[in-house]
Amino acid sequence: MPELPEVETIYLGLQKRIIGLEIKNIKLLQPKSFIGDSKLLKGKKVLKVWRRAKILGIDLDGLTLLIHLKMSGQLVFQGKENFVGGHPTLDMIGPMPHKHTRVVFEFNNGSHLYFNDLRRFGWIKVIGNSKLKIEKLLGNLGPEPLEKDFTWQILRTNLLRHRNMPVKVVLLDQKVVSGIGNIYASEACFNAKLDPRKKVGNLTDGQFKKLHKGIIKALSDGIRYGGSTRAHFVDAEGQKGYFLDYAFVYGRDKKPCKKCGSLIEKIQLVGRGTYWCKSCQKK
DNA sequence: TGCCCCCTGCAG
DNA sequence: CTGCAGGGGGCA
Repeated sequence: MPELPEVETIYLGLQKRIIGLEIKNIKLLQPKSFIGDSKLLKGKKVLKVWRRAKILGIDLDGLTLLIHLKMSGQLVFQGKENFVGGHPTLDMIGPMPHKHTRVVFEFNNGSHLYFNDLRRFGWIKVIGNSKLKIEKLLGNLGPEPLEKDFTWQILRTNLLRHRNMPVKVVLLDQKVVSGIGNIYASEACFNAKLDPRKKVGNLTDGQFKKLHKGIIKALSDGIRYGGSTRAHFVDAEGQKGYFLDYAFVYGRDKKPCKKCGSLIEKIQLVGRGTYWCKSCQKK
């Protein structure tokens, strides 16, 4: 599910909640979702939370957890704060653990972090926290699109490794630029007024520049509105995100374009739904 | 580079 | 029932 804005939203929420807490116990309700020795985590304190691309990192003393939520993963924190008058405020997802809860972290102050994942594509990995090892695991990822060093020229160079493919398809390649998924790829093309089917090799420099801006706008808006909830996404507090209310094309099949009024179309590109406005977006 | 696979659930 | 859903790894 989550793309960069959703993972960023969870990261921001977790950071407020779990820094300094000590892991008292960990329960694996679905052993396949957890890679490594979970016993190593007992008694460890949470030092830092971070995000790289669509991956969340949690640094403990001497260890790091890497978490990928894939299509349907959720990481929800539940502490006293989520209860008002004895009732949980997590009505979006109901009481936990539940049917789709795969891993439960219990902290020393009685709070819990739940990893729910309906489709079971997601995972949590324990690794040693040597910088080298982490860099090796994350080393293939392309640039972070919201960092200053992500320039339109870098975007151009990386995209041009796939000159014969449709631009929207290449935006999904995590080695080209990291963190973009199916929602924000369509949105970025709309922002850039670019036909998602256009072959990368045929883009002009002007279009690479617009696409660079369009990517940053789509992802920043995603974060601003707390991410996109299509079906499963919730933040670390169990609340949904509202970006899709502000999206220009994603999920707006047959609805009027917010800029020009013509109907948004849905097509398939390499098997994935792609939304675009035929009159705003040109070759 | 393209296809299949990992899973479950829901809409048509 | 079929096809589709915020992802991506492994294989030819």
